[in-house]
Amino acid sequence: MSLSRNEVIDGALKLLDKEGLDALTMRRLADSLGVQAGAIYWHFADKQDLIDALAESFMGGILEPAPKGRWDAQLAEISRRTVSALVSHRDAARLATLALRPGPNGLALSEAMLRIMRDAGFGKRATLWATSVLGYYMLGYATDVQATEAAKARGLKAVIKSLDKTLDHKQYPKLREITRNKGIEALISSGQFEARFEYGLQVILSGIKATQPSARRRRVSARRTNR
Amino acid sequence: MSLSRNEVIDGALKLLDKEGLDALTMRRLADSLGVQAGAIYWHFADKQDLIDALAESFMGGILEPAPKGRWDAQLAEISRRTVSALVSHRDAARLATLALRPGPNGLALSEAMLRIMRDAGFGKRATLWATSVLGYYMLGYATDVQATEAAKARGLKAVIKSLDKTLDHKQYPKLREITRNKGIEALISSGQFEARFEYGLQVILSGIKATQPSARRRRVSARRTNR
DNA sequence: ACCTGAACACCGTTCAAGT
DNA sequence: ACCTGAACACCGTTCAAGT
Repeated sequence: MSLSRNEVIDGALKLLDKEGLDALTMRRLADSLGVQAGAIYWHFADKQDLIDALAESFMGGILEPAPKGRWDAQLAEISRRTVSALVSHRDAARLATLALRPGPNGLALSEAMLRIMRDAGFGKRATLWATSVLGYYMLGYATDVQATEAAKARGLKAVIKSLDKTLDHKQYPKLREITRNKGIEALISSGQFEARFEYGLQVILSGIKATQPSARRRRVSARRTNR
Repeated sequence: MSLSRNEVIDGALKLLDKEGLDALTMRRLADSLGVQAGAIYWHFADKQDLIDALAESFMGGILEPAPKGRWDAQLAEISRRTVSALVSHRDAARLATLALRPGPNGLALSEAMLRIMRDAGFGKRATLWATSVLGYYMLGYATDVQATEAAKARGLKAVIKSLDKTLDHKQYPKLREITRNKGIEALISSGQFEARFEYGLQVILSGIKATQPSARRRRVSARRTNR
């Protein structure tokens, strides 16, 4: 029975979760599927193609069920879903960073966020730029979370030790102050991932509001003015 | 005359600017320095060590001259300098993403941003989380800019063509609307990098203000309460 | 249509041995 | 102290040849 594109993706996801992104090589993936490395090239143009497909798979189902409420509540909901989709697969955020060509799921996600803001009366530039800021935040946050997880897996001690030594030099009082209670770990992870993510989300969403205070008033004329 | 650590870094920066991150291999770097690959391992523990050193070199001098003004003006200035330091070397943002251990310059940068917010009366949590949001934005933005530059260098046509074909399916009206005037290029780059960066900066800074409205009032008691 | 076998042109890293 | 030479254990990719 022959391999399908989806079986390769499934195998890649399993390998990713078990061994991490660095272990996701064409050869090891082929091994885990019981084929030769060259076989994968029948289903994927190259490794980039596979990475794009994996990133695309992370974005599946994020828009269902359709988010409800005001524009900011909808964007918040989509952001939460996206981040939790990313952090549910090992190294997924780093992998998403490597993706180049968006697929239907990724495009639908962009489309949805743009639509939400346009429908709320925001201009084209503000809409594009604001959704970008949100996108940077999601990726940055998820990458941060998973970098911490990876550091933990590899033994956080070594990282802590070398960093602690540097910080002992008393040149960084605020860094020390903030990491004082729980130790350096607070600097790296700071725990409370949910509260932290919500904080940034509120910062950005309320910032978008503050920067475009007339958005709601322009809702009606949005179609006509179109700027 | 023997090689120094700084000469290796200089050579790596030159190679990076000329050929890009993918060409920055230990072997090609050694070649460009007129030595064998193994020689680099006398000066750097491994490639990660070199990458950390390069990222660290990008962060040099960013705090000079010391930024003036209110806390938000100071953070804005530091952010601008950081991003312009990143985009001034080819693929620097992507490389910074690969860095694991911060050096003195990177730590000083964090320290400075923390200090600015603490001195303005923000709590420890808000300070740490808000500077993180700014950090994600700087990196995300710089990465975006340089991804566009890389796409241009490799010939934007192919990317545009395949993307345009996908978008023609009429499932993405808002994506099309926003990219309609200047074509798909607007989606990828959207030009006006400075205005775009300033927009996001204002979103985040005004969001920080809105999320912590009592910050200024708490300035005096900041030392005592310390939360 | 789908995969194997084997090769090609690379990698990062190590380490005895040289100077 | 600093580097060479050469090896080791990998990579991604290609492609004739098989079935």
